[in-house]
Amino acid sequence: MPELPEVEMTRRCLEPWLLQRKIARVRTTASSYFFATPPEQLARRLRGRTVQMLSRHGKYLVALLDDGSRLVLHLGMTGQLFVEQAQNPRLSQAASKTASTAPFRPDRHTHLCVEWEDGGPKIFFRDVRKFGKVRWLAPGESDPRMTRLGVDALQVKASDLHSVARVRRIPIKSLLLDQTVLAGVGNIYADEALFVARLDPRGLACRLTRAECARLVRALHRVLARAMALGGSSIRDYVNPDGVDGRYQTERKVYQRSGQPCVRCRTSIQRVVIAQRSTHFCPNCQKESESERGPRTNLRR
DNA sequence: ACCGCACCCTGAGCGC
DNA sequence: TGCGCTCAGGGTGCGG
Repeated sequence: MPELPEVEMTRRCLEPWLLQRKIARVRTTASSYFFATPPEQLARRLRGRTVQMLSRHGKYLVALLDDGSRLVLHLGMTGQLFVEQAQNPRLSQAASKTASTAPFRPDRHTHLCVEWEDGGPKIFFRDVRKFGKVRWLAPGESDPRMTRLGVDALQVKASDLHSVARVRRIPIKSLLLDQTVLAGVGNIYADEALFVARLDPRGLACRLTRAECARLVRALHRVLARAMALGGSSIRDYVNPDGVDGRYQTERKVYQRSGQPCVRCRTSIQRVVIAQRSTHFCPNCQKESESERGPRTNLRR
């Protein structure tokens, strides 16, 4: 599932293929949940436009067009955005074993195809489960979901996190996944960051001390930076727009490792469900917040 | 304020 | 081999 590192990698890979090129034609599949803007309207609005910038806000990608309108893309869980001439994206586990070098042909899951006037490599948006979204915004129009996004996970400071956390009586894991608090963090990196910060995902956000928030932010930055350096994680369907698998999954310490030994203490990694999401942690080295263990007894020196 | 659940969707993995 | 079932999972919206 694409989270901040995967979306940012996608942005960096894709941008050079988009900039200053005029859209000749947009092909889509039939109207569906995927199209927040109906496909016919989308095709009409995009024809003749030029992309001036591709930016990222949390897990959203935004293409700024020459008439001031914008194309908003969200990869959802299984979305793949890639260029035609790239190596073939992995279409499925089965396909990857056989036809991984064959040129890509749009299939029934390829919901968007952008063709350019200069005849350059096409851009494809493929999404098996259609949890992704594509929306066109008129100049000045805004998307309420994007407006409500919290501070980007790469930019967040310990003080930001602490001021939000202290008033929320929810598990820390839930707080990290809340896009209105922190934009870009998803299930994988939330679990990994909590492991690095040695914090129990079930602990209440309001119990986090300043020091713990600082530790968590450091862990988050470290984990996200490392993931980007390795080209993201290819846990399920992610491949970057050049068709290359990310390699971060080989560095996972807890995510989808339940039952396996903790890399620090060999305790069996546990899986619980928090906020309807599977959560993986080490019950031994991820401790609840200091302030949750009652008043400090440092009067006794 | 917070929780639980339904919904969107398809493929993987299971038991038979 | 193949059928039918269940489940996963990000984001959102709703009712409690």
